[in-house]
Amino acid sequence: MPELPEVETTRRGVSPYLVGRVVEDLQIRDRRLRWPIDAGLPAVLRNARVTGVSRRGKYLLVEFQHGTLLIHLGMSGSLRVVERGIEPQRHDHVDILVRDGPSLRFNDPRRFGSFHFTDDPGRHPLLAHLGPEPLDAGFNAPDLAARARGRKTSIKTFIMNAGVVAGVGNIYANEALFRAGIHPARAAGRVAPARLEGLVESIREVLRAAIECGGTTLRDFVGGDGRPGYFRQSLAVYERDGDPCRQCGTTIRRRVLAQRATYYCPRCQR
DNA sequence: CGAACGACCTGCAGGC
DNA sequence: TGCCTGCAGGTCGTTC
Repeated sequence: MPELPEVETTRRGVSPYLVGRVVEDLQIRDRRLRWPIDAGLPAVLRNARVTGVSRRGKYLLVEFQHGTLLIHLGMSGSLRVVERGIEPQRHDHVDILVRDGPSLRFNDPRRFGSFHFTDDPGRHPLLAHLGPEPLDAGFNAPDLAARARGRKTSIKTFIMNAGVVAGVGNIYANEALFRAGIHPARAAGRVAPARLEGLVESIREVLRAAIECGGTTLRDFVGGDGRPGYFRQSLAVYERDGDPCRQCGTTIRRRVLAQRATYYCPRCQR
């Protein structure tokens, strides 16, 4: 469900309920996520004050003075603000109980999400090898070109590789390639430098626009405030196979690349 | 090193 | 109505 814009929307939604507050307890109803939640985690967080909430790629970082809680939402996870005493529903696996305030509730039907605590997030194995943040200056065409050189993998698979750039998932990879006019199956090493420049800009644009809309709600995504995202209506190609391209009218196609659904306009994208 | 692919898990839509 | 198949926003680990 969540790519960078959805995680960022979640971050913005939950921040006001966490920053400066004290975690009273962590209630774990089901620890069987992608990796089992460490049984010692509640004790580590109890009575700790949140100093900030940030994001790295698709990871949410809840910062404390003694370390950082890394939360990943996987494919179907969400973190929402709920008043104390609201009965947990199906798949509500974790509650972060906050002193004198509403709780944060983690729901994840597919259980691909994760919770980790680390005192050195920069060196944590899940974060250490992430590529640059797409909205930061560290993400740029020259570096991207250097990494793409000689790579035979498709440009789409390439930009979905978190080690290349962090946080670009299936929806926004498709959308950015459409904006950049690049065929998703083109070998990464065969995209001209000038077009990589355009791709960097397209990725930035599409992510920024999606964040402004509060993310994309496909099935059930809602931000921390419980509101859906409205970027869906702006999607140019994602899940639009069979429909006319908004730019040229050609029928949008779907194919599979690296086991992921891929959508493109065969005329606008080369 | 890169590339391909299976694995993890649940819910839902669509076909019969 | 029920059963079966395929598909879904991610990404790690294994194998070649």
